[in-house]
Amino acid sequence: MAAAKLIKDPREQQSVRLWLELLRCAKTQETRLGARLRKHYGHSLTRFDALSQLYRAPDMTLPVTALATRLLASSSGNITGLIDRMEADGLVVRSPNPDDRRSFIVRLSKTGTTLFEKMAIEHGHWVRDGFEGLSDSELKNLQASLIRLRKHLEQED
Amino acid sequence: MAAAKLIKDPREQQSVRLWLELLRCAKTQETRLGARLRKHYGHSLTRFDALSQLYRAPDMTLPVTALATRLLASSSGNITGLIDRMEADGLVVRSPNPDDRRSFIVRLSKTGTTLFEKMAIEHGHWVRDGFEGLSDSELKNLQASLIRLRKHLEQED
DNA sequence: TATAAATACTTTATATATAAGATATATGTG
DNA sequence: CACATATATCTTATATATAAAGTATTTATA
Repeated sequence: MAAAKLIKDPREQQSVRLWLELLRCAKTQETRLGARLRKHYGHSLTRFDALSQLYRAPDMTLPVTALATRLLASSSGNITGLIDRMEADGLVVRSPNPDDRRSFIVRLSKTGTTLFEKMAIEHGHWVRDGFEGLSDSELKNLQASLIRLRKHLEQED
Repeated sequence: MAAAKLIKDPREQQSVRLWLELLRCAKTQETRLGARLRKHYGHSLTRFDALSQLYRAPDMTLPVTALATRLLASSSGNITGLIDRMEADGLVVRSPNPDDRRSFIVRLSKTGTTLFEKMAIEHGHWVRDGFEGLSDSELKNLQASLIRLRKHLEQED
């Protein structure tokens, strides 16, 4: 016999169902994009995320902490190791910050920049394909709801 | 000087913005729920997910492979280790499948069941709180769009 | 200036994710 | 039955996530 429902309140049930749906969408898309990046370029979504944050930063440089807090696809866990490996692959360069001797600055290398530009264009196609089932206006409505959701989530805690 | 936009097509730009928003929402909520589960119960979201999948399964049992494919919060990476640690903590029991000697069946223990029931109720409150900013009808619209999105994503590849 | 507190990064340990391959068993076909 | 192939799980290696503690430096304040 299956277990009885633990949650009685309809609003709460609806919220949980929505959350699971949101999570499923995000995971599916993440897996899909991650697999393609790995297959086509041999790099993880985490690295693509890091390259992306650096690319849009002024002078393509960020202090380690700033990079860590901006990472989306990944979390900032073991940022040191991530940068170590990316540096070993020639994607980024780490140098001391002359203004603050506690701090290190990470810069996108020429190699990293060229690689990211190629990856980003194809990544854009893949993302667009993923949303193909939705109309332009549905995309906008969806985004508007998600923005409100995120703002509420962020103002919590 | 900041880099020029790599993506020109408006639909594609919109898609990428939406995807980043979706990812941000999912990550924020995941981090929030994971931190609370860890703080209140000392278990990860991955474990909660596994307990949840087992709880809703017939007889609260699943073959290892079936459990692995149903995991949402996590992926099936190192499912063996996950089950090992949960078994060591007394949450689940692993026993051979009499119908197939290649197969092992994972069952929620009494301890695991009791724990999950407590966790699930509180988890429901937390999830509901996260969506507090949205109206009932907005919840429904959002879910409808996400279901269509997921179906499109899943039918791809 | 002296010192407490905060900050930036690293280190360590453990948990989890991903991929490749090993082993045992099951299944389908001849 | 013999064999090829598929399946279920485990093992190993590496990448990434999370948490706690350590070191060097900066900042705030007495």
